[in-house]
Amino acid sequence: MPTSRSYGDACGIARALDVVGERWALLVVRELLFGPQRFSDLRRGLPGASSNLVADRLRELTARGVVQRRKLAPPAGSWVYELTEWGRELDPVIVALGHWGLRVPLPEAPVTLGPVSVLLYLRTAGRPAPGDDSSVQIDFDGRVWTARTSGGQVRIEAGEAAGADAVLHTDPATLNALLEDPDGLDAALAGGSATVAGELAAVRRLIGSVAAASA
Amino acid sequence: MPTSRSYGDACGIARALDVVGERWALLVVRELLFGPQRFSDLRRGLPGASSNLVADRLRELTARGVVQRRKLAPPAGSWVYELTEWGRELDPVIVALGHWGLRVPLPEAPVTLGPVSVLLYLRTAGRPAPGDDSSVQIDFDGRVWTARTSGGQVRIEAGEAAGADAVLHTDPATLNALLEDPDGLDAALAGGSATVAGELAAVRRLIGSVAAASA
DNA sequence: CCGCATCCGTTTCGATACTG
DNA sequence: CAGTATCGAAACGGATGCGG
Repeated sequence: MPTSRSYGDACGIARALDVVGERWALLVVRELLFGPQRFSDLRRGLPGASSNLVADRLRELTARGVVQRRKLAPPAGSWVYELTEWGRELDPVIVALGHWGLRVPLPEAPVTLGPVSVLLYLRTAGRPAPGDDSSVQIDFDGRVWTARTSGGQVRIEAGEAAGADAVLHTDPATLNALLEDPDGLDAALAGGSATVAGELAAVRRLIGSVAAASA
Repeated sequence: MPTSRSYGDACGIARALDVVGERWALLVVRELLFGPQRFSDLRRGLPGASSNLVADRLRELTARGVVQRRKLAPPAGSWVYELTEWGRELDPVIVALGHWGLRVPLPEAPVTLGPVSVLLYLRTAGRPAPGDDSSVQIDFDGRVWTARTSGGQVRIEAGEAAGADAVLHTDPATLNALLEDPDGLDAALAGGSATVAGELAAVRRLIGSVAAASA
C-alpha cells in the first residue's frame, strides 16, 4: 500500500503541516495575504515555481478550505484566488516564521524579492508615529497596493487608494533597500529607481518607520 | 548542493522554509522543544518517519544551526540532539501553527499521538489558577517529563522533578482524553490506564486547567 | 540493542512544451 | 491569460545491513 502523504499524527502541528506543509504551499498563502490574486500574478510572485506546481498547490489548498476561487465582476470577468477566513488566520504564523527566517543567510544568487514580501516586511517592522495618519499608494511595475499608517501601525491593502497622500513608484528591491536605509531615498529619486508624486514627506515617514522601530 | 532546493527568495518566510520547510523537519523540532532526545526516542515520537529520514533531517538541521549534537556525561555516555538557542526560537512559531491546525480534521486511522504533542497542548492550552504552584511528574512508558504550574502558566521540562507533588503514570492518548474531559480521571484510574502517586489533587488541578481555560 | 548507511520501488518536483 | 501534459531528476518511505 502506498503510504498516504499525511503524517497520520493527531497533533495540531502535524495536521497543519498536512495542509500547508507541502513545498511552496506557504509561499502561495503568503502571496495571497494582502488580497486576491490572479493566477499569472501569483506566478510572477513565485518565479521559482513552475506553473503546474502553482496549479497543484492552489487546487489542494482550495480543496482543504484555505483558498477559494472567485470570479471578478464584469468587465474584468477573470478568476482570482483568495484566502478563506481560516486561511487568513495563517497571517500571524507566517509573520512569525518570516521573522525567525531573517537570520538565515541569503541564498546564493540569483535571489528574487517579490512585492508581497517587501510589503509584509514593511507592515511587520514598521512602527509609524501614533499620530501619523496617512496613506501612500505603491506602484510596482503596474501592480498597485496601498499602505496606510494609523494608530502606530502600517496596514496594507491591494489596489488603489481613494485620496492617497502620495504615490510611490518603484520596484521591490529598491523599496527593501530603502526600508533598511531611508537616507537612500534622495539618491533613488535622483537615479530614477523611485519616483514620488504628492506629499514626499508622507513617503519619508512611511519608509522611515522601519528603521525608527529598530533604532 | 542544497541550494538547488532553495527557494532563491530573499523573503524571510522563504529563507525560513529553506531551513525548516522540508518534510518532517518541523516535527523533528517539535520533538526537541522540551529538551534533548536520543535518536531512538526521536524515532519513537515520529513513528511515520523512516530511520534514514530522521537521520537526514537531523544532519541538515545540525548543519544549518537549528540543532546540535551533544554527548551526555558519563555514565550515560550516549549522544543526544537538542535545539540551539536559535532553534528554540521556533517555539512560538510551532505553537501558532499547531493552534491553527487544530481545525484540520483528524487524518484517517491509524493516528498516532506522541508524548511531546500532548505536553505541548497542555502547556499551550492550560491556564492554571495564578496561585497554583505545584509540580507533577509525568511518566509515559518509561520516558519522564515534569509539568510545573506557577504564575498561571504550565511549564514542561524533560526529566524527573526533585520534590514533585505527584507522579502521573499514563500514556499520551489517555492524557489527551483527560485534558478534554477531566471528569474521566476517576474512570481512567479505576481502569488502570492511569495511576497516580502522591497528591491526587495536584493532578486534578493540572489536567483540569485546560478545560477551565476553554470554559 | 542503538545509531546510522545503503539499496530500491514509488512519489513528487521542476523545466519545457503545449492547448483552450 | 490560465492552466494541462510530459518527462527526467530528485526526494520520500520501507527494508535491510553493519559497526559499536
